[in-house]
Amino acid sequence: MNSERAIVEPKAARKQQQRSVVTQQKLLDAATQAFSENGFKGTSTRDIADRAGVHHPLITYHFKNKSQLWRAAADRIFREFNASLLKAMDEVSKMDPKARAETFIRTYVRYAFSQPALHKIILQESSHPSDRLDWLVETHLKPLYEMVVGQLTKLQALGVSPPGDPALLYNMIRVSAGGLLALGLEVKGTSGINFEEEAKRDELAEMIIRTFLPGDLPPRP
Amino acid sequence: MNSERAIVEPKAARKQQQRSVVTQQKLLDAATQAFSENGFKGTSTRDIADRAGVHHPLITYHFKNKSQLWRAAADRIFREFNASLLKAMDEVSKMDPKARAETFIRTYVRYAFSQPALHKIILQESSHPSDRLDWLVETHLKPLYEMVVGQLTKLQALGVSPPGDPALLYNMIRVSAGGLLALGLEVKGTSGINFEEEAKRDELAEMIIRTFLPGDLPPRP
DNA sequence: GATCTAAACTTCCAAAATGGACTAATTCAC
DNA sequence: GTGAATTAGTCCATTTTGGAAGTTTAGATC
Repeated sequence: MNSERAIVEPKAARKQQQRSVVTQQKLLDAATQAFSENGFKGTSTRDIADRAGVHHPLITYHFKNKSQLWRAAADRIFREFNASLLKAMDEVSKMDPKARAETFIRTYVRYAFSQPALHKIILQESSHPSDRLDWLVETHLKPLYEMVVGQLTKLQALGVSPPGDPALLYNMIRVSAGGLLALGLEVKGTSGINFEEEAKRDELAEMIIRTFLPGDLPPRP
Repeated sequence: MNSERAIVEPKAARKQQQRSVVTQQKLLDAATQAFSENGFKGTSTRDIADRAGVHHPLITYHFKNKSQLWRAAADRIFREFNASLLKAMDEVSKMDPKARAETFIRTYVRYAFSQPALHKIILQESSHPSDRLDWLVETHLKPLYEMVVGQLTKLQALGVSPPGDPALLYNMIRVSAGGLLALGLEVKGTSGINFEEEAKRDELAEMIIRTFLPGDLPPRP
């Protein structure tokens, strides 16, 4: 067995074809959409293939099975999200802590709206224990939390944010931003708020800032 | 036809049997649980019947079909929720607006924890348009919103709550309470917060109060 | 309390959907 | 051109679905 592998391996691996990349992207887009709407169990691979406009056995070919497709789709959207946040935070690294926090919140709101599937997937997967949730937490959610909670603690010490467990505060901010946008349909129906309007989203971001960062920075000594 | 009916109708309708009530309750409990975990599409009637420990054709017998069972389950849990809130608000009707709002928030948090399925169902159904979401909004969510938003506007006028669109504020409070508790699994994994501990839930309620009702009431003239 | 009958339940079935395997055809990189 | 990469087309074992048809249970009536 090993000797066979040794002979086969050195053969130059042929480069991935362009059309395969396109197919994979179409499948990832469709999967992200479908999983965010109906959850993992509620989504069939045929539905995903139909949305993507490809034959369903291609899912097996490109992603092995439904679970791996879910992971690939989630990984892509969460990677992009965390990268966007990191980039935005990097651009304001020289500013004071409160201004940085404001940028974080505005960026968070903006991305949460542009990729509603991301928070919908969190909501879907949090509904019961699963390997997917464990993976999501360890791979993407916890790192972001770790990155932010220290800053938040600092803001509390400066009297900008209300006192109390910073982890609670972080989660309240997070759901007020991403959660509300993910619930957009219900919020629209219940209270008439339409997050399709950019002004409403800006209003949300500013209200989050006003509510969770109400204090002013103390004067420099 | 009518004459036949006229003869048949007066025949005394036999009373519903006790065992049927039990079966229906078991099915409603199981359905609430299952739908909250896997959503409407992701839940099979057989899964519900298994959880309830009854044969699955009984779902057809008692509730006609999956949709009606969903509606019956949702209706029950949302009715109880709104009734609990109304009762709590009635008991403090003599108190001042801020104290009433605090009671509302504490009650909201307490119930949201005791019935996690309720908010999970909201999250599940908000993920895409459906008749179920429309019904939920019109029947249960909008009435509650209408009841509360006026009080909230008053609190803003009194300087207790931060200014801005009261509808936004209402939704932020709502997701900070019910949403966070529904996301309990994820919150626990990401930030270590355990809402199974009563102290943590109390802390959440108090932090919501501190954050969204930060001002004091103006002195009586 | 025996009997009758509607209510409640059980057993079964056929159509459809599901995740996935397997082979043949085609397209494209080399 | 050639052969690996990719796609198309079929197939299968399970699960899910709604419902038909028959059986048991318990309330009503006498």
